[in-house]
Amino acid sequence: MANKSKFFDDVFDVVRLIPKGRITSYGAIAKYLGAARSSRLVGYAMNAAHGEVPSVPAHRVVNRNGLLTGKHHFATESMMQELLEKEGMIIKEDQVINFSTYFWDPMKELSL
DNA sequence: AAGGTGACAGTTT
DNA sequence: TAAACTGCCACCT
Repeated sequence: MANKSKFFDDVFDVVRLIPKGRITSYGAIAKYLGAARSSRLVGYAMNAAHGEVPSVPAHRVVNRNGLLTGKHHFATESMMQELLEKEGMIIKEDQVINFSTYFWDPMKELSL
């Protein structure tokens, strides 16, 4: 429908730009959008990412601690972890190992 | 129209 | 050091 929701649409766009095998944080996306203080809105946007097309790789978005906070929102809790492992990273206790290594900063990559 | 919500983040105790 | 609280701002009912 004609729901603009610039914020959501913008968030989806950035998330879809995340390269495979990389992950980013809600705050990084929010900051890239100029709403560093709206990190929660990014997570909220992901809430509407379900069923969106093209598919939104929400599994590539984790919190600042590299913790799979939103795994519970997927079809299955283990889906997010499996998807990330499929991308070549390792998850332990719902936390991404070497999170800093896989971290993808839109501000740096897209603004480069 | 107003209030409440939330997949975060930063600061303080 | 770790744990807990507040602030935040757009979306939803």
